[in-house]
Amino acid sequence: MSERIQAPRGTQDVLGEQAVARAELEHRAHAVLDAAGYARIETPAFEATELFARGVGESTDVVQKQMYTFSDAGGRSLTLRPEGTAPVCRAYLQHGMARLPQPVKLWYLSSFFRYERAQAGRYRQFWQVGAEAIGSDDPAVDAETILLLAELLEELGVRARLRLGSLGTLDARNRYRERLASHLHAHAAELSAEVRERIDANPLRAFDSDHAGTRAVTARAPKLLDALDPDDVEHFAAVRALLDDAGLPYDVDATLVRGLDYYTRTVFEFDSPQLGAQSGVGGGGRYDGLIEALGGLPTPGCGFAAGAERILLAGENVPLPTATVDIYVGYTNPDRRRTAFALALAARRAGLNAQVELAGRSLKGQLKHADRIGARLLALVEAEATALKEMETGEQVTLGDDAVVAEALRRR
RNA sequence: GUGGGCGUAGCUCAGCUGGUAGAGCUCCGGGUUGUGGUCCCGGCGGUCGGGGGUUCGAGUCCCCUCGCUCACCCCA
Repeated sequence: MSERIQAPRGTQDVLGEQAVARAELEHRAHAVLDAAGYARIETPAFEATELFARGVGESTDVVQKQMYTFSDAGGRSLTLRPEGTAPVCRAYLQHGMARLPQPVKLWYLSSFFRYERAQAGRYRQFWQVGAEAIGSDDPAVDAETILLLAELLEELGVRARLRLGSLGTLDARNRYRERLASHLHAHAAELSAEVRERIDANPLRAFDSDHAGTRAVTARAPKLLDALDPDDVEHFAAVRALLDDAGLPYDVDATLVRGLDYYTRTVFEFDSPQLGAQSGVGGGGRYDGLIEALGGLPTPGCGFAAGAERILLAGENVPLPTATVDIYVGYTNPDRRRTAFALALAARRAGLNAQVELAGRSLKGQLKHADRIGARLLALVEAEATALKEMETGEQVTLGDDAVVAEALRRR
């Protein structure tokens, strides 16, 4: 048993009901995002390692210890994408999308990879549905991306709480960081080891800690929301006003910190209590410095990403489409197989969902199988003619082989 | 990387204080030489995660190891 090869840790086969649920998720994401004018984009599963090192941030856990990085035969350092925003921004630059009407609105449903221990709702290969609007710093962009994610979650039966914050511009944040760092240094002894080591590299992460001592220190720390520049305050107020108008409730959370370095101004996260330890279903924010960090002209951007597995875990009461089998074609004698096979092909060409006996089953076995898969009609090819049977009622008629498809269509 | 729980047929599991493998479900066949959903019978299917040790004998005890899972860290 142990010699049998299994899917790698943290990965999974998607089949059966799970596959149907995912197809439904993609279907609804399409509907919601197409309606707002977002265009689908697919980027490569791997990118130059440099893209994530520069885009996501050297001090982040994602870059420091969670990347699947390898060298290809040409000696290039490549990395399986751990997130979607940096690749989309790379594509924006590479294809000169600055020349298109701004903002450029893109969405994706793709798999991502992070090397970490799997647990409920967290995997090494996971799927995210995400959207990015690049090229405008208008607060309407922030509000729209938040509302689109809210609508998508609603569509998929996820009840989630929205937390909202603002990190300010890079300048304001940098000034605040120094004040926060000195506060943390002053109480270093009470902090957890991880937070203490990162006081200078990324002090804001202290707000994310569950460590009791750390929480006590951060509770007394200066708040970033109180340190924003007037422009940022105004921007944040405009975003909130649009959300208020739309009737979307939220909690302003001064300590909301996201794990990636590129965020500026608006940040948000949707949490679901149905998820267990990993309560975040999705989130996002504004990243006005990212395009520039990747070598482009200063260009604002804003987007969200939500975990597909977490949505499916937290979602409820979403009706899933059931597969229908209009007709099952069997036969009473193996020498009728060719006729049965041709009949099934003809039925499909006529637009019916048709299946044909593929396993050489006994007659009883075929009836049983047709019943199990939920076939509405059974065509039984006999020596001289074909019997067409309504599975539910048992009603049966005998027809010439070439009349079966027409009769099946009539009864659909 | 750290800690807890768990690893017996494809799936869900039973196997008491060690005696040398079972059930249900699924799948296939049969039950008046050609008609399903219930029922009955039968069949396919297991190196008891792997290795080592103790023992006359281990799925049951000990050690190591691998895997799954939940949680920490962190994140979607």
